[in-house]
Amino acid sequence: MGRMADTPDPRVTRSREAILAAARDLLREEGPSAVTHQRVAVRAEVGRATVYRHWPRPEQLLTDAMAGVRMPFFLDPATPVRPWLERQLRLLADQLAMPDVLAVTTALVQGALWEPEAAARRDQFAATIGRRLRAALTLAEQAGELRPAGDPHDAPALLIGPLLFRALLQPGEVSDDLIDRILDAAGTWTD
Amino acid sequence: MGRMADTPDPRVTRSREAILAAARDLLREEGPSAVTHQRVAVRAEVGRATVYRHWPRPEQLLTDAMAGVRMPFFLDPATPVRPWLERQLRLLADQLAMPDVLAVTTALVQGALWEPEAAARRDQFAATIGRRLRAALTLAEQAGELRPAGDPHDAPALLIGPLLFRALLQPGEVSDDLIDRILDAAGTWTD
DNA sequence: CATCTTATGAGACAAGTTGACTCATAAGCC
DNA sequence: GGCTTATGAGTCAACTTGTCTCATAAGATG
Repeated sequence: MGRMADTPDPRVTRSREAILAAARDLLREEGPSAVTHQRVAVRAEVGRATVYRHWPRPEQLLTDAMAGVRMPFFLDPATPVRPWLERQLRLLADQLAMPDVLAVTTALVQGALWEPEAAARRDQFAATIGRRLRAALTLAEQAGELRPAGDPHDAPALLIGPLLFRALLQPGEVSDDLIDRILDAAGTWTD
Repeated sequence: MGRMADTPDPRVTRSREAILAAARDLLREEGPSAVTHQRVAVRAEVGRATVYRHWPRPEQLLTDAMAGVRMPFFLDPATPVRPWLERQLRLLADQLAMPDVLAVTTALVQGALWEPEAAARRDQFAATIGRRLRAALTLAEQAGELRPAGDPHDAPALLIGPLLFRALLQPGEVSDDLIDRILDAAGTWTD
């Protein structure tokens, strides 16, 4: 019989990675509509049939390509929380200015409007970010740093929303002052 | 000779309006990629050649269809400014939840990443909104209602950003409390 | 009403894309 | 060295795109 199931064929992994890399490049450079079997195959220097073999449906390919762009936001909160949050928001602003993150974000938001699976991934993404953010704010509260204002459910919109606006509608430098004002919206910092 | 130049052929206007309406419907229901000559022609019950005649380039058709969705935000500020702004933000939140406004917004944001003309329209839209918003805040300041905080250039991001987040990433009810907290980020309201 | 102008719809057409298939080859495993 | 199988090249039908032609009829002009 053939190979063991747990040692993947190196030809397969080679093809898959080349295809995913090509799909990511095309998404970043020309948007979701450029991620077709044809163009990915040419870009990855791989037979068109090979792309069809691994990803029969184009959406799957796009989804997997998007999943390859990591977005590690608001992980591992540390005290004092406010400077940590400042760094995180700065990181988020910088990341949101990068072409690949921007491409994934808009593709996700766009797709979510018409494809239920994309909407599910968007919701999960928002939920994850929201969870982490609330964890950080809870930590700040427990450390006596912050007296939170209003519904914690609104925290992601208040803290991330302005940076989203700057990334999507008004590209440009995000000043330290803006980040300060964003943080002030989280509640009263007793410091 | 033929007709006067200033009285447009009713056949032309009829075709154009049917085509634009069909393009808007398709954009709202299935996204920008559905706005093709073929599909628009079928939907508008018009010959395919007619669509090509009026809009040789597909982007132009999409652009004109998007322009048909009005987005009259932050017009005609009134004192007292804070309640007026509350109403405006509520209106904006409601509008951003509507499928056609959402479709136009994401299409604009998406397109701006790869098409310079779309980027130009996005910048102009952001500039218009920003101008109106700053005018309202200036009015509030002159009326002694508000002591603005920080750079006025950041006001759109702080006030609109959270609602954009709620529209694009975290759909759901926007509470009055959230709108209050957003407005508090504009500065100190002396009232 | 008669006549001219011209926008329209139907259709033809080449070029390109999509998705599914076959098959010889060679890469990788034993 | 021999076996398995992923790959690339290619074929094929169905469809889409962009361009064109032409008969028709809607609308303007007298």
